[in-house]
Amino acid sequence: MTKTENIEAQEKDLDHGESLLAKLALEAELADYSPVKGCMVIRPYGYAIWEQIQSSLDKMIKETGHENAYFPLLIPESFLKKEAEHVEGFAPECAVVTYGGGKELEEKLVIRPTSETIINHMFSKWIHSYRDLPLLLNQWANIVRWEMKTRLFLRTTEFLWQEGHTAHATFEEANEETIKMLGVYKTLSEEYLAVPVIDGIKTESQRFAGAVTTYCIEGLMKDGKALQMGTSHYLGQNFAKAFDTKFQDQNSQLQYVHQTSWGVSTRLIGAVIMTHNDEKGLKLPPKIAPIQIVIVPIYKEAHEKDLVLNKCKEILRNLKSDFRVKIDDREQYTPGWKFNHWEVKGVPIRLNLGPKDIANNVVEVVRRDTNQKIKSVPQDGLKQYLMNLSTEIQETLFTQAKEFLNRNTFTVINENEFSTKIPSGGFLVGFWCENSVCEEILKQKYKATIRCIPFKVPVDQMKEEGYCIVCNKTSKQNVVFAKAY
RNA sequence: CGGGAAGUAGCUCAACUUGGUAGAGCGUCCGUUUCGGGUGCGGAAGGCCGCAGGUUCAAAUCCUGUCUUCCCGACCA
Repeated sequence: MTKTENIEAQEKDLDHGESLLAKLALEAELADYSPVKGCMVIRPYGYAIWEQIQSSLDKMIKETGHENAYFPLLIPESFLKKEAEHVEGFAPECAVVTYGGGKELEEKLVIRPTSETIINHMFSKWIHSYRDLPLLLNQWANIVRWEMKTRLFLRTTEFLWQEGHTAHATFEEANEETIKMLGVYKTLSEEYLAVPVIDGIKTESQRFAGAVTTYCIEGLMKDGKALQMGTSHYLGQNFAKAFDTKFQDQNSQLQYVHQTSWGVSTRLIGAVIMTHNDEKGLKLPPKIAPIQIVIVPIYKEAHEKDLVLNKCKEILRNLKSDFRVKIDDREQYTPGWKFNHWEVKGVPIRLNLGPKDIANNVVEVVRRDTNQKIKSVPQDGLKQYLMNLSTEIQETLFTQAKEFLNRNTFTVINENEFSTKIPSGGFLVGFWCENSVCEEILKQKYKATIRCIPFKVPVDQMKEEGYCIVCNKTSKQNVVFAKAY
């Protein structure tokens, strides 16, 4: 076994995946534990990553015609109960406020696990005519879902997310919206986070409580486990019927609206951590890195200090308009220490600048994605050089992750093959008879689930028809199985 | 929520078995030396031993409860 394979084998060890995540997140100062179980503090560097993701996504959400709004944290308990499947799905994970103002409340208030109910309540007030449609809203919010088992960023009791909620006149329009927003998520994940995903449809058992169809994007983490990174739901008229959200169409007929909801959360940060890292620490994609370039000044003598720092500042001024760039001019740390520090934090590009470089009118450039050190990059044209490099790093991180995903996506033709492959992780693609019993068997026996019915089967040369890997019935349905977070 | 482990200085841990007022390394601070991959040396500061009870003349140490974290299982973005 070569060294690389060995590392990958270790990384794929499912037992180590979790502690690796915590180690990376804590060491890079992204987050810290709170005194309350399952809650975490997002530290400034971690929050800055979230802000980058937020601003990119917020822009895309607005470009697709949505407006931001804010709905309250507390929801009357009765609202949750209006949609049968919804209450059944969420009741176990709801936190409920029973006291306020020093006395027991007449009606308990649920801390939102998601906002479909309160939003429908308002929609039913706001929507009267087809002229009010489509109604396209989004909110950035925190939500609470009580969790048994928690993991930094991947599963916490409280987390930050964005939830889009839309109402449309027709199924076609709503369904189109659902797929469009899933596409936005895919773009965000692949082009910004550099995390490749498989997009598809959830099976009935994995569907959002209250939805007609749930679409999702699924990523594959370095430890071989799948991660649901975003979902987009076609809600049909389920909530509209529960909340009486109706409109008059062009023919003066009263109709229930067709709705969608879609969300991604701070879990995306977990996905980045678990996709881009090495033994040194994080590797942040340039597009979401809070600091894209760090400049480390190197000097010995006092007279060199001014020379070097002035040159660093000059370079900073030059780069500032196009990069999030910082000079680490702290005196108490040596350059070597700083190199390690910024590698742990995943800064994509580092510039080392000392007297020798200044004499030769060059800088030393170190890229985090490959750890490659490029000596003697001319200072003339540096900005353009770094813009190209930044693009290249973004692409390389994606390519590395994509190759990992491809390398760990296998076809399986029967349960025996499934059972030998599933322990080492990865996506397994095989036929499924569409019976939830077979799905449940795999879950019980192997703790693996159907991640999705992919839009596009992620392996080449897959047959059109085969046999369900569990019951052996003829099937035309290829699905993606995996152990998941 | 069941099974296992852990919680002592900012961090990693020792001391606990056999109760007697707490120790190392790293980090921090001061000085000096260094600075192109976690500098070297000298000095100093820093702890209600997770929290709450109990046993005892005396508790980090024994007992009970509780909270948090980690690992393994049942539910979930």
